[in-house]
Amino acid sequence: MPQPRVLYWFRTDLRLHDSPALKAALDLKPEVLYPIWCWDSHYVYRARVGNNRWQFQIDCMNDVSSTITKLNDKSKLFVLREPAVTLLPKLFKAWKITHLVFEKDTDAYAKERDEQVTASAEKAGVKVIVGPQSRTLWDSDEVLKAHGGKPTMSITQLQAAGAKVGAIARPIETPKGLPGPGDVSLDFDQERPDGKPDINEKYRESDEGTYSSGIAGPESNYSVPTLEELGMRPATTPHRGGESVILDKLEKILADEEYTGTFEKPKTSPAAFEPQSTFLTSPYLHFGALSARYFYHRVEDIVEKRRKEKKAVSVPPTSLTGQLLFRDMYFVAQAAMGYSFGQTYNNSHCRFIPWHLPSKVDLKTGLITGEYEVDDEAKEKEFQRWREGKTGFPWIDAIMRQLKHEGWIHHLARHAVACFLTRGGCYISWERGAEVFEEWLVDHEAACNIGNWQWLSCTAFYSQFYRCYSPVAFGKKWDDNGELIRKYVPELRDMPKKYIYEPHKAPLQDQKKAGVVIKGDGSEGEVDGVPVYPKPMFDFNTQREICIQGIKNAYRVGLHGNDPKVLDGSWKELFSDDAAGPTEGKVGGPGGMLGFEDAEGTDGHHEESATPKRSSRRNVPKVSPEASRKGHKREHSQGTLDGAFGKKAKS
DNA sequence: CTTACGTTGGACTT
DNA sequence: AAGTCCAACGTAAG
Repeated sequence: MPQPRVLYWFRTDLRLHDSPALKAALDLKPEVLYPIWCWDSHYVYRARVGNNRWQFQIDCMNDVSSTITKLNDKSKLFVLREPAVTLLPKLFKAWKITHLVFEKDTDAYAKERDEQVTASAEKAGVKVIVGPQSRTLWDSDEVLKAHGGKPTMSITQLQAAGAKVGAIARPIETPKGLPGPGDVSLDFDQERPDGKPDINEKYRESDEGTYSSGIAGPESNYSVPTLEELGMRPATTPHRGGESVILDKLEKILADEEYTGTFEKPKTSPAAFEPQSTFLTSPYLHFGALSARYFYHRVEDIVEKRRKEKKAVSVPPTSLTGQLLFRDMYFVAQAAMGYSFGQTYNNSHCRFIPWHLPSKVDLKTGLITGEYEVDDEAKEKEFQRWREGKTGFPWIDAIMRQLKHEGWIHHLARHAVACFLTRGGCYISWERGAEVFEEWLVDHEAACNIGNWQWLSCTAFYSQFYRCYSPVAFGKKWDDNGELIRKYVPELRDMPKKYIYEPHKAPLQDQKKAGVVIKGDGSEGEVDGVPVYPKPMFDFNTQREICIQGIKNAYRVGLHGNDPKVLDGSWKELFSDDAAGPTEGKVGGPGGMLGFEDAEGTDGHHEESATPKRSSRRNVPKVSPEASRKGHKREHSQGTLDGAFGKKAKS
């Protein structure tokens, strides 16, 4: 019997340590092993991938490639510039492959791709071995099954379902050697995929870069691509990818047993930089440069040791391992819902809220198209100002600029800007924000990004919409002097501490002294050589009240993304004119113009305050009898829960 | 039915 | 630093 000729297909497992799929390949005792990475048309055309994340991935690929070469000097990571779906059937033949091995992936698009590839392999007589999913702690499909086929919507649900599945797998050994590849010449031409829809078109400088260098790259040696080759601008992120990078860093983290054992996420500062308050393991987890299970067990071993020594330890959900549990929770939810998890439309677990800038939907497929409806030009402008870090709220702008430039922001900083865009500020669809994060984050993980945006917008996972992040108070709590702002919004670098979070309140004299003018809407860079920083794009307290009333109303109406009324558009009938989407000037509820009048009233710079005074109309929806009854019932149980949402006592 | 709790709010008082 | 209130969500356990 001939020895196996194995194609090992690297995807989101760019590492050699703790890789059960790679072990499965090596267990075949192959005659040759081709470690490959190939283009993915979906990844290139239908997922937003900015230059920083590409660079991080390229780093990871280069690192894996050099590790492979260390284990076998004739081998490396062979990168082929054609999507797997068309490439692999031809490759099986050209390289006389007997086995295709890859790690399981539960991302919606990956499932689709892998089904196609598996079918074509079986047709070609190639045996497919799908290695255990190791991007997560448990196999997401198994947890889903243990949870009755329903998405895990809280961390306790995930823990309970995970416990039923069993213990989290211990890490396995790193291979000490690898078989070499055979002949790597090819006798077929490159096929370019149908590039539509290409939602990245506007982000690339040259559209041709992705495929123009031919199937084996510019030097015909299957090299790892460069950004230049991809037609992209150089990366600006200081964060560097690679398995060896993170394994070194991990040892430094773990060496501090007290830090590791007592880590509590809510106590880490979103404003810290150089160094950050957390260790940025997320991008390595995404690309598979770091195994989630390896990380988990290394941490858990330290926690166990400290327990035995009767030293303080932190526990989920705030501990380090708790952070990994949240990842699993989102993966299971995604595995349950597939594509619909990533959108409001047809999503059974996503509340329907009549956000501004809603996604356009392809009614044939039921999927969002990547485009959106501009229901209000003013809201589109707010969205663009949020995206570019020109909202006039320095805390928000600093975070958004850090995100754009470096591709990573602290988890709580993500909370701040996500709340601001959706339920606590602009009332713009969470799907718009998720797309920006998808493009810019180096650690973008579809399941986690989608889940967290739903969480922050109170459309799923979380519902306490009255707990709202202030763009001023929340930043001050962590960074009283505004160091993060001074770093990422340099035009405010010399603003006195007193005004750093609200520079529009600084008297002209102080602005002059600080070398900045506070005016306009962010369209001007400088005036007479003096940098300009914009005024706030709206009065936050007014806007906050509009959002809370709008969401309260939407909750009362009680639709989800898969409700027939959402699917056919008749949801509009359930929202009266002013409830359909609170626009500027409309304030619902008994609160009236809460907070509009500035209590301080001392600054003299309010003449252009974004929100004009208008008469407030009640935000009364047309409510179905059922929803009305439900709302009524709730009122009876009020008034007895003083302190119900006070902070949990911590030891 | 009631009560407790939920990854990480804000403003104010003591 | 800790406690209280604000206005009040869904879910699960009792």
